[in-house]
Amino acid sequence: MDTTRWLSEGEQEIWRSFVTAVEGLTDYFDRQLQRDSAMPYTYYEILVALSEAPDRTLRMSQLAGARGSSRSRLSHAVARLEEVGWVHRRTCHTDKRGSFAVLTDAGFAALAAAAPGHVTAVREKIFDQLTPEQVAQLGEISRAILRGLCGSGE
Amino acid sequence: MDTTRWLSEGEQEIWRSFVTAVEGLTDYFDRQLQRDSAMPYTYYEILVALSEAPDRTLRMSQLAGARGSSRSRLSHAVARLEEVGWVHRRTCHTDKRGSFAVLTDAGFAALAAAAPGHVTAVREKIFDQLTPEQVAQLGEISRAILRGLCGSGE
DNA sequence: CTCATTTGGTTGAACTCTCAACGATGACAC
DNA sequence: GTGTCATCGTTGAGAGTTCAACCAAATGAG
Repeated sequence: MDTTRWLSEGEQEIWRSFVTAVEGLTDYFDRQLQRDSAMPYTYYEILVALSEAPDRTLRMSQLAGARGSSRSRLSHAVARLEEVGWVHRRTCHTDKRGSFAVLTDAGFAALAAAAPGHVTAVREKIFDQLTPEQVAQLGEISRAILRGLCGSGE
Repeated sequence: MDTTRWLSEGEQEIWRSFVTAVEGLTDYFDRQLQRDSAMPYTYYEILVALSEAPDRTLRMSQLAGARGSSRSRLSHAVARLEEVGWVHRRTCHTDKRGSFAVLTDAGFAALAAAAPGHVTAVREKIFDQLTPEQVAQLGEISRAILRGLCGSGE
């Protein structure tokens, strides 16, 4: 028997709007960064996380955990960022399994160059489109969803 | 000179919450579908679009356009779906450049099998987490963002 | 009719992500 | 110390996306 709680017409429409908006936004931001700064959004996030860390340095696991990224993904990404010279690895001496990712000066410069364009895109496509009340609502909604995600699955 | 309109503390926090929530949601839905129904979310969307079309048939370009997907992506995706037997191509006789994508019975069955799990995930992770007012707000916010995306870039 | 342009769709290479398997180190019990 | 187990991170293969290049059919101008 079917116990699925299907979506109502109205819920479906809201859901479709939400999905389309999110896909449009991520596409837009990803293309903007790739075009203007030759980096995908996920790499931008890694650089940001490192830039905010003490000594611009983080353990791989902290970097992965902080961004909800898998270890594997991060390992590949850092390998790539190391090739480009934006990050380099340093081994951890207190725990020889671990390694650190360190943001290089070139990496910091690349991030500084990319930030204005990205922030402008975010402001134009999100904050400029919403009333102050809607911005606050979006914050509340996001936090509520995050609570739901942390709780059970994921 | 720097004319970038940077984000305030509060805006940054809202923005980070939103990004984290969206990444968490898409990860969750994608994994759920992949695990339980062996298809990524984007393929699910293609099957849904076809299932709602007359004769379960759409031109490739309509399918791409309707879902904001690139022609190339769709072409690869349909090739994959054809391998699995969920979709097949039919050439268009009035315009010999074009081709149709048709949802097969197997494809419809796969979609029917996948839908309950996906809808349940959506309900649990979104609608169950929000008050009715927040759901309505999310709809308004999504529509506002969509207007902003269609207008200028993208 | 002919040639240039546009449109519909495909292809291949490069890139990123995921998953499962692995090597290596640390932690802990006995 | 030794064996077991958990943790840190890497690796390789498979899959999906993107971009640029491409072919073929339609369109439109002269």
